[in-house]
Amino acid sequence: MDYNHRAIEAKWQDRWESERVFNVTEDPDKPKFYNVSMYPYPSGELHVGHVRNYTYIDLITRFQTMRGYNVLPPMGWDSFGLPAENAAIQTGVHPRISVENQIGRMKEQFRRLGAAFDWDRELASHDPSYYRWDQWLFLELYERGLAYKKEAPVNWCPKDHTVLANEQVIDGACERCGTGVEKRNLSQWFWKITDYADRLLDDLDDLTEWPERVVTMQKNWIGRSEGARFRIQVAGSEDSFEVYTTRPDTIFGMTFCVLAPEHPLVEVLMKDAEAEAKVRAYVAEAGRFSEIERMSEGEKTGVFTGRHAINPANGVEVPIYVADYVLMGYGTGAIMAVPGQDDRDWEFATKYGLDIIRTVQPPSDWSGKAYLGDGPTINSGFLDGLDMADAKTTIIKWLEDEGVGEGTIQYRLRDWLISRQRYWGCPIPMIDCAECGLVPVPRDQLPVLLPEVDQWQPEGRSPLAGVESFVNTMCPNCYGPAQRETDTMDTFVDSSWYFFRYADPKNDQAMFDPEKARYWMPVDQYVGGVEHAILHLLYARFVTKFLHDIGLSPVEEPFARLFTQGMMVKDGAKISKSKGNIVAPDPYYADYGADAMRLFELFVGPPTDDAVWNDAGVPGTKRFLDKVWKLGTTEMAFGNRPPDATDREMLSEAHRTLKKVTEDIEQFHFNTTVSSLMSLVNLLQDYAAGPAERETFDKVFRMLLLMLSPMAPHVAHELWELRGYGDLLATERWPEWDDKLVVQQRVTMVIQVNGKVRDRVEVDAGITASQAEEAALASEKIDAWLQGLQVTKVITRPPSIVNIVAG
RNA sequence: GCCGGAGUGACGGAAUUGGUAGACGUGCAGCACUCAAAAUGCUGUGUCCUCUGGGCGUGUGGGUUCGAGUCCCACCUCCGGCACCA
Repeated sequence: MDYNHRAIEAKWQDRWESERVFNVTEDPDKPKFYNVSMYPYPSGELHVGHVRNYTYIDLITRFQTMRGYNVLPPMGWDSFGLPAENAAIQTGVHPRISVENQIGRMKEQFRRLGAAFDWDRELASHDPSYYRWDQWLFLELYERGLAYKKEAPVNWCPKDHTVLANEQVIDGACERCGTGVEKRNLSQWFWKITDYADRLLDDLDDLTEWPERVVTMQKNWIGRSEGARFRIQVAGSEDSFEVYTTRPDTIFGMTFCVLAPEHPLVEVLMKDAEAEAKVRAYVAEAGRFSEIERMSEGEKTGVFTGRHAINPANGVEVPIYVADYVLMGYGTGAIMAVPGQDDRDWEFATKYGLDIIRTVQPPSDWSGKAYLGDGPTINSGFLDGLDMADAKTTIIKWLEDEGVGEGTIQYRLRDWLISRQRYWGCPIPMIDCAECGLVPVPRDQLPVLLPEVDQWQPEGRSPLAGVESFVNTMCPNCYGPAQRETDTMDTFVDSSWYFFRYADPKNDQAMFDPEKARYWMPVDQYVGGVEHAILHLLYARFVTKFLHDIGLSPVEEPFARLFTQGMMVKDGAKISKSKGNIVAPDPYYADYGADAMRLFELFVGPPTDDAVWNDAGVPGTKRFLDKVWKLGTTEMAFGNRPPDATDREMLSEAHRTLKKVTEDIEQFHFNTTVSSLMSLVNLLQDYAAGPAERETFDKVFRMLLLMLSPMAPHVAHELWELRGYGDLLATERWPEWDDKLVVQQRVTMVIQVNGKVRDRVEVDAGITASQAEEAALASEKIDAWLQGLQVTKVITRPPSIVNIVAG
């Protein structure tokens, strides 16, 4: 008989809530477990992809609670930013209203999932009591020189009408809408994450509980490279420019230099030069290209400036080119070109007929083109004969002695551009005064409230710039008239520290109490999508390090253990609102119940992998739960007899399952956890059909419910109560397995002849090697296979296998 | 191009990290119950053959080993990340 999931699920959701089972406070006597899932943006459409994520988190919460930890499972809302604003633009409803409605809807969906969250600690980033501390953080950074405003070529999305961070440009297109990104020169706020580049890189080695691939992605993103910087003199002038190279050892092979089109020296060099018109045209052309076109590796183009540079190593004069394959944003925006040892320089030199000098001896079978490998240095004066490493250290020392350059480390990471020309975000707490310049808003005037407006559509400048009551203010310094900064902050600012706020969500005196953070931090388990491997996780690490440096955070790394789950896929695409292939959980809650839904999400495949949504899945796991229900509620005729070997085997099976389930949960192998329980139930069903013994059945069923509790909590609770095992399953202790029972007494041993399975026999688990061999040779089937053969060797691995080698 | 990860039945996926390949589930087929269907239960389900038995089988080709899905070498395909970063 099927159980009434609607009534049961509602009943237990009420009880967990009214008895505040998952609301926690700091308890120094209990070990803590801080369990956080990446807070969602309130789209209003919780779908089966989200449900997968929150089922995992909920399973951990319930499991660790049963293991005796003081578990904090908070939940909040990433409610500022483009997704929420774009949704609001579509519907015409104010973002605040729509976001708050959607939060209500999603909370209800979480409730119906049976998700255990400590709702007392709920937070939302659009709440002034939250974003006030974004502003406070901004001021702390500003005062330490880590927030600065500067005019820079920035990524501009023409569709979303906003600037994007480097991290938000994917293949030259806007991360959100896919529109090609343009370059614009704008005055913008940056956070100086590059000051932390070395620490962000080095500390990755300590994150042993992070997926290796996320660590690798962050390493690549930070992109540390070692090389040298040195100054190059322009021939016949006082001007000079600096270049960066990872191959200073090839300096004698420099046959030309290249400046990026945006390099400030270009303007100086071409003044009154013969080539001025040509160079000017080229620079203008390069500026018109979008990021996509600029980055696509087409044929290289460039133009000779008519000027020459002097190689500091040997005084040779080489031509200076302007070419857009050199990027202003990396290194110094200028390079020494060594076509003999660099593919790009080779291509350029070949096209424009420039000299090529090899400074590293290629192998004899080298077919041509640039040689990037190691080898003895040639054509290089005092470096000749040295290998690459020695040549590098020698030339760097020489550059330093001569005072023209130095060994240096270069990062690919750029400073974090946080300004956004959008309405729905946290206002930047700065004031521009004609007399005093940029003045921070005094802390006692925080928060700078986001004004309520009717026009929030983006139009190229921040919508706030049109709100006079907001813009016009008084300078806190000289009390003269002044204007507020009208850009808002990147949403990733909000999400870079919210996990600290959960520890102390209502504090109106400070961002959070360091003592509370000391208890809860670091996050013991962080769960989210791999799409945040770079953006969010890097920013959160940066901000945590900063908060540590100013004495607020007890830790330098926020997330001790990270789990990145795969996406839920349907019709070949990630399930998402923008793809229009949303599968909502509600019909499944209604028809099969949250427990069946949860179980399918766990069972669908390895949590790290993408999983394909399958409509037949939830009915399947419901079938399993009905089986458990039937087993737990049907009156059975127990045999009136003492326990025997069959009962021992049943109990032994349960303990083996317990061991496997416990270990699988710890390792996030949830799919096999579910299949183990299914196997146990199948066996228990067979057992119950035979002359079952009451006490054994009860022991096993109790264990089954305890194990099922974190996965399908509602039905497990109901059966727990019905069978009179106790009151509230959620706070019961996770059982311990008995090692004596885990061991099997009788096992099947495989007998092979020349590596092929020829027979199987039942043997005692404690069998010795010689007994195993004896048993194998005693088999009639084996005897038949050995007819006419000479046994040369017998390999025994008791009690699992015996392999007889014969020829 | 560079750096990761993965290729196992009709499908999702298991396999003490070198020891029974295909657990568990879905689907499919047959049987039972039913007037019938659904639901439920039972049985079967990698492939081929001369079928109480046996051959072959984990992307391809080689290798190591008593024994390879698992280790080594070469290759193919797919997915993810980075990429004119000097």
